[in-house]
Amino acid sequence: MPMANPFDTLNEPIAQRIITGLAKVSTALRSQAWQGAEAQGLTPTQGQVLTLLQSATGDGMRLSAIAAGLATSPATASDAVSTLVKKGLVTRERATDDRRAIAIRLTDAGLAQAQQAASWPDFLLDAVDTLPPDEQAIFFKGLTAIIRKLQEQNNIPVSKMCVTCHYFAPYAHKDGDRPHHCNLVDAPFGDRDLRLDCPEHLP
Amino acid sequence: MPMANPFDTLNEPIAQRIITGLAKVSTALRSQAWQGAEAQGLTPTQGQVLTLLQSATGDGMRLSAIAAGLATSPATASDAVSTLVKKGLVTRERATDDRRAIAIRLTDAGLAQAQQAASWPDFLLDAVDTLPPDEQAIFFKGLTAIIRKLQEQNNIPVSKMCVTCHYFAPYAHKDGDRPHHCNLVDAPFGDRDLRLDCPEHLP
DNA sequence: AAGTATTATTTAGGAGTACTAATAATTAAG
DNA sequence: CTTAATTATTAGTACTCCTAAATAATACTT
Repeated sequence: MPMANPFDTLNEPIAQRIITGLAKVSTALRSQAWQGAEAQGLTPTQGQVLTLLQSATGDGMRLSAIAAGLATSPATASDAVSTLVKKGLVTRERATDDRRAIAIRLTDAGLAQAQQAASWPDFLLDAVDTLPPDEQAIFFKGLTAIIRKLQEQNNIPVSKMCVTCHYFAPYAHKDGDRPHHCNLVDAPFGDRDLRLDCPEHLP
Repeated sequence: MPMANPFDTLNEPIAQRIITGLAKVSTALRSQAWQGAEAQGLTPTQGQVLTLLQSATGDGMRLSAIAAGLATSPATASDAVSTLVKKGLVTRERATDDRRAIAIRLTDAGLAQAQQAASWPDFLLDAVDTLPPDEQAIFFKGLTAIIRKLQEQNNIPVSKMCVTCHYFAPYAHKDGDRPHHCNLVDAPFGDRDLRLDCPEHLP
């Protein structure tokens, strides 16, 4: 029997410390978003709206979809869109198919700002790249599992992840490296290839 | 040579997808903080201040320390403290040693609220516990490395981590499981025992 | 010791976030 | 075809967040 580890009793459980760590990263993301935002004459929220609109189709995006993506109330999202319209970065038109709804689209100026805003979190790149590739892969796999669970618990807006996709066949192959299969592109792939935001996603 | 992996070209680099994932977790943390906060008649920022004060000594905490912990400007921190004073959760007194400074302390009511606020992120526990222990350990190790790098880059307030501690002797032992040594408690420990907030920390 | 920095905090001013609740306009359902 | 549900906006309130300027106390310099 191994010697008792004094840290087992001294320390919080590892899950608790992981949460502390994630909260710290979250603080960093928020404060860096402010820095990027102010440089562009925006706010973090406005930047998030623009980023979200980047992945919208030509039909534009509903207000409710934006509110869900931001995890805020529709009222807050509506405010942010109003500000962006005033700034000329976004247009707001009645939707053709449902005339209660609106279609929100990026203008050309908005697209340019959106591309910049999407790179606000890139300050994390250097930090993430301090991890060796195999640890990155495990880290990403863990992150994917956490996000999936959060979606199940309704703590986070649902996103277009492989693991919830119609085309996703988990562990369809014996290959340890690429056990999963995507029936859309008809190819095997591994945990490190999982997507969190696939445009082709079908629930 | 292995067959080309179509996902290598289709997908963003894994570091980029890790960042996307961390941003999603951050969104969840923010929105859950609102839920917890409103239930207590607070805001997320106020809750963060209370949480921070929990770990302060009897001397209380400086405003500048709170601002640093929140990664906001002193003005914002001062606002939040004022609100908390009005709510009777916090006291603000002149510091005895430096009379420019103030000593901010929790009241009894404040301590009770602080304990609740500290558990706002606990909705993540179930999600983190979906990972097997060994993956949690690697995940935590990666998180620690990322946070350390962010502190070096000044993207995040410095915290009392083992890896920056005077008492920390990394890889002092041959034991693969517990290679590090803490000279304060004079005991070997491993990556899974690393702390992000040690009260005994000495830079 | 006096005068000039520097540091710690507060206030003022302004834009924006965030909530709930109430309202208007459509669409869906019985 | 009328009631119910959905989509978005507005009103009202509290607070966040910034910069810049003001106040006060300590530290450094000559």
